[in-house]
Amino acid sequence: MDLLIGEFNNTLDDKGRVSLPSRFRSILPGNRVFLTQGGEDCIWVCPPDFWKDLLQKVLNSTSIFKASSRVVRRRIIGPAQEVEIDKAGRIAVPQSLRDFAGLSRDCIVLGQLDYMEIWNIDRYRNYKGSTEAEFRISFEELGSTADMPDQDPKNGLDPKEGEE
Amino acid sequence: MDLLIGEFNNTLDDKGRVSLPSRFRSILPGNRVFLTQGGEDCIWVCPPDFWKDLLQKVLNSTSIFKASSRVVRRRIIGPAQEVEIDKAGRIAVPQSLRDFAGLSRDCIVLGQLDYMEIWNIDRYRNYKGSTEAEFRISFEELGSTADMPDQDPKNGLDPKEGEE
DNA sequence: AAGAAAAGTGGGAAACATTGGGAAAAGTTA
DNA sequence: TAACTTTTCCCAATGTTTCCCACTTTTCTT
Repeated sequence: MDLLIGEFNNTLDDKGRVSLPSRFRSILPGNRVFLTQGGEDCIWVCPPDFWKDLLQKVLNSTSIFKASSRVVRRRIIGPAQEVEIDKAGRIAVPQSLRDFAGLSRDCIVLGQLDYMEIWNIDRYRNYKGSTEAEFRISFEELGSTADMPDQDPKNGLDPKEGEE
Repeated sequence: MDLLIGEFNNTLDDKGRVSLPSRFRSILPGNRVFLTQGGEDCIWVCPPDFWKDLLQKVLNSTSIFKASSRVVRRRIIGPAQEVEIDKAGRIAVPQSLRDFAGLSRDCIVLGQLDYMEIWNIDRYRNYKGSTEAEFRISFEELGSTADMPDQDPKNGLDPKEGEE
């Protein structure tokens, strides 16, 4: 299952570089990713295909004639940069994006299935802390809008065999 | 019936490894599980199929364009990790999840039918203690919503075997 | 009850990941 | 053009994880 998951505590060095977790690297196609300002205070690190989709979605639903559209485009598309992953598995985060996300040294690299996020560790903790209550409510709601695997005992559990 | 049940008092060693109870291992398909931040302060240990269902459920009802969706994804999907069960039946719990659950040495591994939980033993006791009242109320309420096969003597009762 | 098997735990050594930093290359400024 | 800063490339040191084997305790069998 090739998905970007996991929370990694990496560091931005003096030259503005951050390691992408090696598990992520082994999943990424090629050695280029797109960075942009993400939701909240983080940087989104997008594999090319994901970036294309994101771009497409934004373009399809915005127009240069609308002020609100320009807001979105200037926030997501404008600040984006394509960067290369070096041989040690790091990317150099451009200054403008470092500023946006408040990156200094300790960072969190977070897998989000098909893209990644980079956070200043303090902002990340803050965010997690201040959204925990909201999470609990939303998670409860998930349980009522569809059937959880929870209540079906034979779900997925069979005696052994399934080696891979 | 092959269900994950039981409360086991295992230890996290210096390298961050915990034994999964052998009864659990014999039920799990394959030798990989997914770990993530669970409800409250524990780690959820999910067999692959259970994980897929959970993921599906979250993905189907969230979108990266919505802030509230990102809260849920960052709490459930982001921190998740796929780990392998080693030849001694242990899993290595990644640092980020150890931190989240406050795992140090004494842990509780808890069967939850189709998934497991790992708790810091003190937090577990605390949780059990502080939720006992709530349990009593909620359990009473079951009486009005769920029909028990109350009067059927041969239902599920075999005298033998206790946990540790 | 004794022996055998299974389960849980500990630890050494190799493999791997992350980080730091030197030196070359490229770009900027005066 | 020379001096300087920034970026890129590469190698090395450190720290962490993985793999494997062994010890101890518990459970099961005879």
